[in-house]
This record gives sequence, structure tokens and C-alpha cells, in this order.
Amino acid sequence: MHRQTELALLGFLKKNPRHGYDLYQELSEPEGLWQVWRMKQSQLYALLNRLEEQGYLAFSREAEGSRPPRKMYRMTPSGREAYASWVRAPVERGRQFRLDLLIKLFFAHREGGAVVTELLDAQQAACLDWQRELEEKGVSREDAEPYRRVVHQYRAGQVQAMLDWLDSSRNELTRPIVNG
Amino acid sequence: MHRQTELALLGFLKKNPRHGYDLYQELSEPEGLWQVWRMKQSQLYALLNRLEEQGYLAFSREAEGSRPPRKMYRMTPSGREAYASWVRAPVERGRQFRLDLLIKLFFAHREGGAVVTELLDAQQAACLDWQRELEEKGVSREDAEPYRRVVHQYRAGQVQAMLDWLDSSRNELTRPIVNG
DNA sequence: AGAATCATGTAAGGGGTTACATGATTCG
DNA sequence: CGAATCATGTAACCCCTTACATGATTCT
Repeated sequence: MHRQTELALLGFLKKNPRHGYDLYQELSEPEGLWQVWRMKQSQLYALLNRLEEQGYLAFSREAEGSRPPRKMYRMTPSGREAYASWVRAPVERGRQFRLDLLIKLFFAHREGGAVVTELLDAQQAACLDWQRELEEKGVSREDAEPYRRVVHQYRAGQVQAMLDWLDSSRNELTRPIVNG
Repeated sequence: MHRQTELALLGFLKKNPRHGYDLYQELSEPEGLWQVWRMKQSQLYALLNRLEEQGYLAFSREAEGSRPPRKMYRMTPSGREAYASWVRAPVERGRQFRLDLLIKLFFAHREGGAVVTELLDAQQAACLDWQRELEEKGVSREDAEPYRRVVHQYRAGQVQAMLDWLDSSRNELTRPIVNG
């Protein structure tokens, strides 16, 4: 249970089976996920292999003329389950914001409905917990060590920026769908 | 020229030669660098090996009774140079703040004098450049794609949080030294 | 004719993590 | 006597990146 960013790829396969090359085309669109998650083609193929080994994907080979036969990937039931809980689960560490949370948000948003809200709410709760922990550790200005104060202020600033951004994202991503 | 966090270790060797075990003791002090940079002992030994291969460190073995002989590391002139420019150089990407910049700050601060100020100034300039770039890319609210807006706002929020924190750190780390 | 597209991969290497190895000495 | 300290490392594994391989087809 270590690496799980790759579960995101399942989000591309919810509706139709697709093959790797096709997935890479969509992944590379500069208006989409590419803004936050970039990889080489070979890396995508490696991730698909892993997802298949883990039982989240299954494929059938479809020969077409002379080219290497396409591997048409489809989600397994266990894949659907893993994806559904992945996309709703908040990230725990601050460093996972930049990549994992933005990826989750991409798929949560395109799925529409309550998913975005669930994710943003859960993430906000997680951030508030984190903020409380930081305050309890309480390296306030009484602390004699300047470096400790600076480190603490860095973290506090990060959490606060995340909370602010979560608020603004709720406005951006949930209202327009209702009013459209 | 890829990995350079390890140059930080040179900062421990400015005054006296030290051996690996000793360095690990200081690195592990919970009030110091340990707050932001943690590693296993074996990792430290690996980094020291690398620094030696790169010519930044030299060592002499000092046998003492039965134990494995200490490798007393000292900086080479090239090491001194590399360290001096490392500690003053700002980080370019946002993700290097959490680790690299906080480490730089740790050493810049303990060295006292103008080094902290130089680092903070250079980093502020780099952040302002980055902020300007983001504004030029200008994904403002006219942009029709909600996801692009959200990604942009995330980045803008990050830069702003960093700029605010750099300001507060200047107060924390430069004034107290003058008034002491 | 040469480049880009289609569609899959393998190989090599860099970097980190975890676990394990060694063997005397000092502490409780 | 057993645990922690002192002081060095090696080995295995995981993940990602870069580069290269293949071979037909379609675009310019």
C-alpha cells in the first residue's frame, strides 16, 4: 500500500475500454491533466502493467493489420472499487497536494455530481486536523529557537494557503455546474 | 548537475573535520535539521561517499582500538566553493521549498552575518519572477476551463504564501542577531 | 524521400528506503 | 547478562527517467 497515484489512470477508463497509446494521447492534452502530471510513454505502459498485475485492469489484445496488437484495457470490479475510494480520499501530507490532490480534483470534477464536494470536504477536514496538530505543537513566538519558529511558520502558512485554496476551489468547481 | 541537496552536509564540516557517525548524531538532534531532513544512517554514509567521489570531501582513516576506523572527513577547496555558492543560491521550483530551502536556511542562519540576508533576498527575487510568469500566463477568471483556473489559483497561492513567509523569516532571522 | 503517426515495449541507470551485517565496549 | 553505543557499511528492492528498438503507414 505505498504508491497509489497510478490509480488515477483508472479514471480514464470508466466509460469505455481504451488502449495505452490512446490513453497517452488524452493524458498529453495540454489543457488537461498534463498541467500537473507528466510522464513518458514508457512510464504509462509501466503503470498500466502494474495496475493489471494488481488486478485493477484486464486487457484483451486486438490485432489490427501489421502494428503491434492493441491491448484494450477495461476496469475490473476491484478496479472500480479502488478508483471510487481513491478519488474521494483526501491526501494526508502536504507534499501530496501539488500532485495527488490536483489529480484527484481533475477526475472528481469531470465526474460531476457530489464527488467534487465530497473530496473537497474531506480534504478540508484533513487540513483542519493538521492545522490543529500544528497549533498544539505550538511553536509560538515564545520559542527561543528562531529556526524552529521559521519552520513552524512555514508549515502553518502552507496549511492556511491550502485551506484558502480549497474554499475558492469549491466556488469554482461546484457552482458553475448547478447554474449551467 | 542533478542532485544537490547533499551539499548541505558540507555545512557541518566548515570548522572541524568530523567522521560520519558524529555527523549523524548532530543531524539527528530533534531541535535542528531533523525537523526538515531525516535519513537513515546508511543513507548518510552513501551521501558522504558521493561527496568524496565528487571531490568535495577528503578523508583520512583514524584507527582507534578495535572499532572500524573512523573516516575523518574534511572539506576540499572545491568543497568550500561548492558549499558557499550552494547556500546562497535560491531554489527554482516550488517543490524545493519544503526541503532544500529550509535546509539552506538552517545553515545560512547558523553561519550568521550577511548570508541569511543574501539567501532571503535572492529567494524573494526568484519568487517574484515566478509570480510574474504566472501572471503573464494569465489564467484569470475569463478562462472558460474551471480546472485550469483552479490549478492556476493553487500555484498563485503557493507563491504568495512563500513571499509572505520569506518576509516574516527575514524578521525572525536577521533582527535578533543585530539586537543580541 | 523523409517525417510523423501508430503501438508496443526493453535496458540502463540514478536515487531513495529498509533491512541486515559486524564486532568490540560500556551501561544498567 | 543483556542492551545500547560506537562505527562502518552491503544487499535488495522500488520508483522514475532517459534512451533506444521495431516496423508499417500516412502526411508533406
